[in-house]
Amino acid sequence: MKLPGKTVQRLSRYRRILYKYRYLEEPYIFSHDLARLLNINPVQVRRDLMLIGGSGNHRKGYHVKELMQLIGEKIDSEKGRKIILVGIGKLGQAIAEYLSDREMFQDIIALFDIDPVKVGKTMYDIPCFDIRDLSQMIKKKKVSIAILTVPSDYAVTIAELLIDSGIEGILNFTSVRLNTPENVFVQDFDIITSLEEMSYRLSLK
Amino acid sequence: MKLPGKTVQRLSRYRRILYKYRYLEEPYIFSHDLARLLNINPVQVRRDLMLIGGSGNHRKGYHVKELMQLIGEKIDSEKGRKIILVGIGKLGQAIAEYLSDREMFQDIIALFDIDPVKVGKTMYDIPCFDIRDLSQMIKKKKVSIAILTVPSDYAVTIAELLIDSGIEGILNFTSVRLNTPENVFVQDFDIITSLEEMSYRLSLK
DNA sequence: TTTCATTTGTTAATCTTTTAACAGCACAAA
DNA sequence: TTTGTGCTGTTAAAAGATTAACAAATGAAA
Repeated sequence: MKLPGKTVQRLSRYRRILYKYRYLEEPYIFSHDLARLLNINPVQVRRDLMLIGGSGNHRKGYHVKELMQLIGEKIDSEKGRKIILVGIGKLGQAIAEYLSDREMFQDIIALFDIDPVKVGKTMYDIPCFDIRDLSQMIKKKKVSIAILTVPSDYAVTIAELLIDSGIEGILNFTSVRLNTPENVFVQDFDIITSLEEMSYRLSLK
Repeated sequence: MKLPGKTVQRLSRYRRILYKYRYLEEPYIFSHDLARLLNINPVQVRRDLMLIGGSGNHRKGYHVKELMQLIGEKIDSEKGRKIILVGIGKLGQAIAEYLSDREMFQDIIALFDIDPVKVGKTMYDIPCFDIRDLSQMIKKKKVSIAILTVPSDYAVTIAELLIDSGIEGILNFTSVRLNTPENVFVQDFDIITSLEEMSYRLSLK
């Protein structure tokens, strides 16, 4: 049963909130608490939870741990997907640090760069390899997701390399739009567009 | 006339493509070219352009410069909005560099940090100030958008400071969800959720 | 000229997402 | 016990976004 994309996004966020609450004395949480913490509508929370077959107590709310468990069953893949990060400039480092820091749901297994100073080192507890080993690693370790943080000039070339090597999804932090086959998912992080959209929305007020 | 949010996002992206094409010999472009470059449907392009009253030639397509001009009229605010970047760690630096590099549509006027080594310097052509001057600057210069890249522990405090000082929109790169009043827009860049959503989509295949 | 292939512009249909509405349950307090 | 409050679970309605369908226009080629 396929969940709506927006619902999956929110489930991911619910889980992170629940995670913080997991050792609180009161093991229950109300839909309106989750809603308030995410600035959304409580009905939406209940609807999302209904879609994954969650159920709460009419007087106490939802059981925190039960709910975390259930969300995991619905949105996690059985054997966690492997992730690599390509391009360890400032942005890549920031992301590597952020992702290695937290108790994670997903696993970064390698960093890639061309800089010989970085290659061979371990940064933020993740080993860094030469980009020439990229293709082999993807195939051998069955890596499914790549986070792309190389300079714009390299974006297309590296993306093609990733795709040819069998990557299934790319989180694209470059300013270049990638042309990918249908079976490769791309998610763009586009700061310019975000700024322009926000600017537009502000001018409507 | 209010444009759909998704349309505004795409208009922003059309414009950046048109910008690259602006000096080409052939000053026209087809809807299916724009579509291909963005991995979307040509009908969608034409529909978006229809919404802003754009018109093309049935045989040659849309005039590149005319279209850029038109998009600007529809989505830019008259006097470009002022932007600041708060928190100049690795992520903040990466964004500052990225935004100062390109010929911009939006203007970053200042960086803010607490590190005395950074304060007073000019980084990527943008002056860096002490975070204690944040509130005053927002009020005095009528800053409308802040890009928030401080460490998670400071996110809530700094966000409150921004809001109290009258900021209208926040691009939130921290892992913390901000609770903001209705009239302050927040746009989250949530890498964990993006990874989890992508993982889910891949498992559907 | 006339025909033809191609593209725009627009309306309608479909699909997705959000919000409203409300019945029914659970516990607390009277 | 009974009443009342405040929550859940679900269906229905509304809003938002994408895609399909097709008439009308253009200019190139026959």
